[in-house]
Parts: sequence; C-alpha cells; structure tokens
Amino acid sequence: MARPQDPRAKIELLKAAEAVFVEHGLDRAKVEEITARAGRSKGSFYLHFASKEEAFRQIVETLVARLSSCVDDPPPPGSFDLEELFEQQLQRGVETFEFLWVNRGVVGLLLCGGGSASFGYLIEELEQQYQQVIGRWLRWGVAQGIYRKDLDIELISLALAGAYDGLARRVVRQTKRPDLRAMVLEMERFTARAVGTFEYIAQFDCMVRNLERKRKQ
Amino acid sequence: MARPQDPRAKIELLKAAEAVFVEHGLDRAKVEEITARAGRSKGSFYLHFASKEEAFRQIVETLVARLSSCVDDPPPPGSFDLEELFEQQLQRGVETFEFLWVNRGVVGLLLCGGGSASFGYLIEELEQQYQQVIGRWLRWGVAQGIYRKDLDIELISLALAGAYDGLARRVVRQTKRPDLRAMVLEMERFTARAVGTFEYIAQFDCMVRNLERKRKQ
Amino acid sequence: MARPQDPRAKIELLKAAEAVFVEHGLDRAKVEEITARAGRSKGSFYLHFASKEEAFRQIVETLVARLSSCVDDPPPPGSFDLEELFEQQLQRGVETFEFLWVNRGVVGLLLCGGGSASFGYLIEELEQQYQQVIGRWLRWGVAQGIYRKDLDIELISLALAGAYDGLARRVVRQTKRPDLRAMVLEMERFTARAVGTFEYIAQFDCMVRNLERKRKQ
Amino acid sequence: MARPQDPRAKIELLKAAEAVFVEHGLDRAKVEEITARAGRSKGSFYLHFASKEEAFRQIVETLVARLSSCVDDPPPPGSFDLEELFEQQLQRGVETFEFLWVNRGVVGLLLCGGGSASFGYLIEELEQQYQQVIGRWLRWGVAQGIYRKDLDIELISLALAGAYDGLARRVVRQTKRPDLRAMVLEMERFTARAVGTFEYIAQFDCMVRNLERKRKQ
DNA sequence: CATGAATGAGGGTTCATTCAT
DNA sequence: TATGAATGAACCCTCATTCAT
Repeated sequence: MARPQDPRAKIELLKAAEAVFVEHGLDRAKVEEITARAGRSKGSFYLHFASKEEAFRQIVETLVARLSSCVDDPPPPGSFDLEELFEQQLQRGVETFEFLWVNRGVVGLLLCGGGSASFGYLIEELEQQYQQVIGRWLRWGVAQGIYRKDLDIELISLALAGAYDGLARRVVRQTKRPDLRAMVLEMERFTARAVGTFEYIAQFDCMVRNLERKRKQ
Repeated sequence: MARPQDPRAKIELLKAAEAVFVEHGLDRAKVEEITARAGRSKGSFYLHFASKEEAFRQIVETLVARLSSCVDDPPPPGSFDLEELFEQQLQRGVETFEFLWVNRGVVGLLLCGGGSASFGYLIEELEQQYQQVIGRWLRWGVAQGIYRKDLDIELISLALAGAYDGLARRVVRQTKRPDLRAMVLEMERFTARAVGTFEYIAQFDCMVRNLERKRKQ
Repeated sequence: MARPQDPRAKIELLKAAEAVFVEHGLDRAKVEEITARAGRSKGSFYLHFASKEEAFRQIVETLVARLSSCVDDPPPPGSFDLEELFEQQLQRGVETFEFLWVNRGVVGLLLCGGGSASFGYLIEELEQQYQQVIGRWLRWGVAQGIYRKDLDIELISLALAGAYDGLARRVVRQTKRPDLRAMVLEMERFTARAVGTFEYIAQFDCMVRNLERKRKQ
Repeated sequence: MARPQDPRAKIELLKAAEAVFVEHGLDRAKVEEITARAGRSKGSFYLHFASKEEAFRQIVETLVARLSSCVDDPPPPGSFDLEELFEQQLQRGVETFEFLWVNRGVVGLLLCGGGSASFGYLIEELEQQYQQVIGRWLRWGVAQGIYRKDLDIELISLALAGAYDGLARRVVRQTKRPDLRAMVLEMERFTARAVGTFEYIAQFDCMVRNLERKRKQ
C-alpha cells in the first residue's frame, strides 16, 4: 500500500554510478554526482548500496563474473571437427569482444586497476584464469599435433594472454566501434602462425577461406 | 620557488612518494605518509613539489620519458646485417624489460591507469607510440621481404603492442625476477612466426641457434 | 491530526519507544528501531506523534505526572492519629517505590537528565516539588513537637530529598527486586532519628514494633 | 623551528568543549561550536582529540578520577582523636563540595548519565565506590561503639550515599554558591543522628560547638 | 488510514595546503 | 630554509520527516 519501489531506481543509479566511476575513478567519484545524474536524492543511493565502494564492487564484480564465463576450455580428447571448433571459438571471441565494446566504460575502469588500488585483485585473478585456459588450449593443441611440440607453454600463454589483454585495452579505448570480427580473426591467425605446425598453418588458412566463402553467401 | 639547497631531500621525497603511490594509488596516498617515510617534514614536500599531483606527475612522466626512449625505429633502407640487427634488438628488449623489472612498482602504477583516472593519457600515448614503432618495423620487414606481404599492419601492430603490453603487466606483477632474456627471446620467436615468411622463420631459428652458441662460449 | 483508529497502535509504539529510549537515550534512539519493535511502519509513528521528541516528552511527562501525585502533604493542624498517619505514609512510600521499580526503565532515563540535555527541567521540577513537600512535613513535625526545633529546614529537606532521590536511583538500577518495604522503613527510621526529638524516636521505634506485630498476624 | 604548538590550544578547546557538552550533551554538541567558541578552526579539534567522544571521555574521566580521590577510608583500629578526625572529615567534605561547585558544569553532566547513554557506567562505579567507603565507615563506627549496633549497614550506606549524591546534584544545579560548609556540617549532623548512639550524638554536638568556637576566634 | 520509499539537511572527520616561527 | 601546527573545504553517510500510493 506504500509507495511502490521505483524499479528503475537501482538501474538508473547503477548506470549513473558506472558513468561517474568511469569518468573519475572510485575515489574521486562523488555520491552526489551519481545521484544527481540519476535524477535522485542523495539518500536514495543508500537505499540501494551500503556504501560507495559497495556500489563499485557490485559493478565490477558483475562484469568480472560475466567476463569469467566468456572462455571455454578445450574439448575432451576424442574426435572432433576442427573447422566447427574453430568457427565456434571465433564466434565466442567475437561475442566476447562485442561484450567488451558494449561495456567499454567499466571494462576500461576494470583494466585500469579497478579505478582504485583495492580492486586490482579482481582483474589479476581474471587474467590469471584466462592465461590458464590458454595454457590448456596450447597443451591440447600440442596433444592434437596441430601446435608445435617445442612450445614453452608457460611463456607463450603469458604472451598470448597479454596479447588479448592488450587488444582488449585498445578496443575499449576506441571511440568508434572497430571491426571486431576482423580483429579476432587476425588474432586467431596470429596465434595459429605463432604456435601452429606448418601443416596446421596451411589448414588454418584453408579454414579461414572456407569460412569467408560461407559468409559471403 | 627557488631551488632548495638539500638535493637529497627531493630524491628521498621522490623515493618515498613512489613507494606510497605504488602502495595506495594517487588519491589514497597521503602527503604525510610520504614525508614520514622520507624522514622529512610535511612542509618540505611543498618546497619541492607544488602539489601531490605534481609529485605524481613528475614520477610517472620521468618513467614514461625513459620508457619512450626504449624503442628504436627500424634502420633506414639499405644494406644491414640481419643477425647483428636482431642481436641489437634482442639486447634492447632485454634492457627494456630489465628496466621495467627494476621499476616494477611505478610501472605497475602507470599501467593501472596511473593510479588515478587523470593520468591515463600518459600510458595511452606511450602505447600508441609503441604501436606505431611496431607498425614501422612491420612495414620495414615487409619491405625487406622477411615478413609476409599480406599482413594487416594495423591489426598486427595492435596485437603485438598488446602482447608486449600484457607481458609487461605480468612481469611487473611477479614477485620473483623471471628469466627476462628467455621471455624476450620467446616474444621475438613468437613475433617472427606470426609475421615472418617461412623463409625468415627458418633464418630466425638459425640466428637464435648461433646466438645461443656464442653465449655459451 | 484526527485520532487514529487503532488504539493499540499508539500503545505498542509507546511501549517500544520507551524501551528504545531507555536503551539508547533520546538522541541515539532511532524511529526506525521503535517502529520495528512495535511491528509497525515508520509512517505510523508520525500518525501518533508529531516528532521523536514529542513521543519522548509524552513518555516522561506521563511518568512525571504520576510521580508528582505520589506524595501527600501533611494533614492540616488538628487532632490526628500518629500511628495511623505513619502507617499511611509508609504504605504510600512503598507504593511509590514499587511504581519506581515497575517503571525503572523510564525512571532511570528520567533521572539521567531525561536522556537528553533538554528534558532535565522535568526532573528538576519534580525534585523541587518533593523537597518542598518534605519541607512542609518537617515544619509540620516541628509544629507537632515531634521533630527537633533547631532544624535547618532548608538544608535538611535538601538532604532528605537527596537521600530519597539517591535511593530511587539505586533502586531503578538493580537487576533484582530489592525488599522495597524494608528499604522504605529504614528510610523512615533514618529520617526519624535524623530529625526527631528523643521522645519521638522512642515513639517511632514503638510504632514500628506495633506495625511488625500486626503484619505477622 | 616550526610554529610552536599553542599551549593554550588544548586547554581552550577543553574549556569550550566542556561548556558545549554541558549545554547540549554529548550527542547534540557540535564540534564546530566547540572550535568556534575556542576561537579555532574545526581541524584543530582533531589535533588534540581523536574524536568528539574522546574529548568527552577525557573530560569526564579526569573529573571522575579526581572525585574518586575525594574520599578517605576510616583509620585503622587503634587509638585516635575523635575530634581531630571529625574535623579532618569535615574539612575533606567541604573541599569535595567546593570542588563539585567549581566544576558544577561537568559534574552536572556526569551525574546526568554522562550526557549520553554510554558513559553512565562511570558515575555508577563512582557511586558504588562511595557507598562502599560509607559502608566501611559505618562498620568502623559500630566497632568503635559510636554507632548503633543494630544498623542495616547495606541499607544505611545506600541511603547515605544517596543523600550525599542527591545533595551533590542539588548543589551543582544552584546558580548561587550555597554555604557549602554549613551544608556539609548539617549532613554530618544528620548522619550522626541517624546512625550514632545517644551518647555519640551528645558528643557530636559538643564537638560541633567546640569547632564553632575555634572558628570564631 | 497505513505503508515504507524517497528526501535532503546536517555534521563528523580527513587531509591537502598554508604559514608563523 | 625547514618545520609542523593550523586551517577549512570537501564529502560520506545518517536518519528524521514527508508523501505518493
């Protein structure tokens, strides 16, 4: 019977908070600016968040959780269709980068130490997780015979994680939407050449040509 | 403001400031903690720096300037000894990463958005600069016939800059000094495979073998 | 503001308010805690009280009013039965202390400056009133020839009011119900000795013995 | 070499704080008002006190400590000059009440629950301590044969402590300095009559007369 | 009338910066 | 020049009160 809670309130506050955090970082963001942008009173902020940090945490943790689910482990050993798998991974990659692009504000924040010294651990964990998945793919590729046997997995996964990481940083910094598909494809090609056997490189180029042909139809 | 007499004062303050900035970020760093660590008075800080931000700027700009000089453009067209050049670049890369390692505190700060939303432009400029140099090397390599002709220079330079960037981030985060030389060599190998012609890749492996042989003597 | 319908509401709110005020004092008591304890909405509080202070005032003023009626003036000059009078006063005193004990929460609050600097006047007035009644009894006793003629009424009434006051403070602070009758009786004995003539003291002891004999039957 | 700390600062702040706390109680006192009255900046308050509560605690604990030392235990068994002892105790009492009068602001605050629900324990402890000392004097007096043997020490000490307590409350509330000596003397007389044997009461009156005679010379 | 979401004034505390010594 | 005491603007958060439903 009481005034029903405005369902847009929290969403608008989160949106405003996101914008302000992106603009100023956690420490310089003012709760008052957040609420002003959301067109609400200062007090309303505390109806939805226990503190400024709490709102920040909510924003970045949500993002991290979604980014965390953006990578697949390699399939279990057994028969599989390489071309299909490649297409899947490419699709996955594009989706991920699209997600990054759409959320480039907060992602930028997150990649920059979380806007505050105290949230760096989040991105560190995420990057470590990514690097480990890459490591597993590398080992899988070696086992499949498509990647070179002499890879220093530790170093290469570091470099590859770094390459994707750096790419992500650059994407979120753009002002115009880049051709994300081309970008991911190029990264795949890049990776294939860096770690693939000569045979696989040829096979890879062939897969890419097939893919492009399909798309044009 | 006249130059103060005691030259150690500023150095000690900078050292302390660096440590405190690294630990807490610009916004949460307290001038008092800086001066306390430097064993100086709070007032002395303002004899050397106009403000907290100014000290921060000095620290990061100095670092950026030195990092900025860590890359060489490719040599002008004409004859050159590829092996010597490779060795030079390798050497350069190791030195750069050693510098990063030694200054890993501030570099980490810098890579994390400068510890505050307002210094991100510094690292952005630096990364852009690196990417451009990489782009020039790529074009040079293509012109030399050692890199593949079908490279999307824009994308590849982005990816490579990202890879080095990501590697740097991971290095400065380590607690134990990694084998930097192996790391740089691996990155070179990685790059060579990613962008080199098949011929060059073979030549590259050969160069690496020669190099290792020399080192052992 | 029309009288609200639900009469239990106000009672429950007053009970809850009393508890919360006793626990935290006026300033630190939160309206929300009061309504939560009363199982009502925050808004309902303002249907019954104009403000938090108003509720507080209502609680303490009610108490003060009832405490105010706990003392009798001495009887008019003329004949009277001293033993009966003594018994009446003793009874009255016990009832008063029982009332204090039952309401020890709010009484404690009231005696402690009203939980806030702004309600001290209430207790001051009450204590002054008590002191004056005591003064009248003293004068009456002197006139009756049962109290010593050389009493400094002003001072003695001050001391006696203080003694009862202090006793009240101690009673409301107990966790177990003390023997209130013994307490009041002791105070009466104490008073009798302090202000009575030697004759009256003997008479008093006799009255007490009679009383105790009656009670045992 | 730096600006020396103004030695009056803390004292002035304490004085101002005392006044403001007395006026409004802990919760309603504003740090800003304290510093304004002390003619200082708001920040200066925090150079001397960790928090508003801390300043409050300092003020009341100091007072309690001094009040705590205002009572003497009875002398050890053995011979002693009763008149001298009486004179000493009278003197002691007068000094105590003079101290209360001089500090009537804070004492009033203290007696009113410490101005906040959370400091009540201080006065409770103090009052308990006083009551115990009174109990020891009573036992001593009984042992000396000057107090009646049938005293309910527990109750009487409660009543006496209450009487002094109530007196103190009334004293600190006065606007004009009362005749403290007369007051204490009357309390002594009051006590003597309440608990003394008939013999002692006579002796007491005699001591008082001697004392008054001495004073007039 | 009853509800509880929304409001926003208010105040404690921090800390960069100034400045008297 | 060097010091560190003093300053006061800034800002988070609380909570009494209002009011739309």
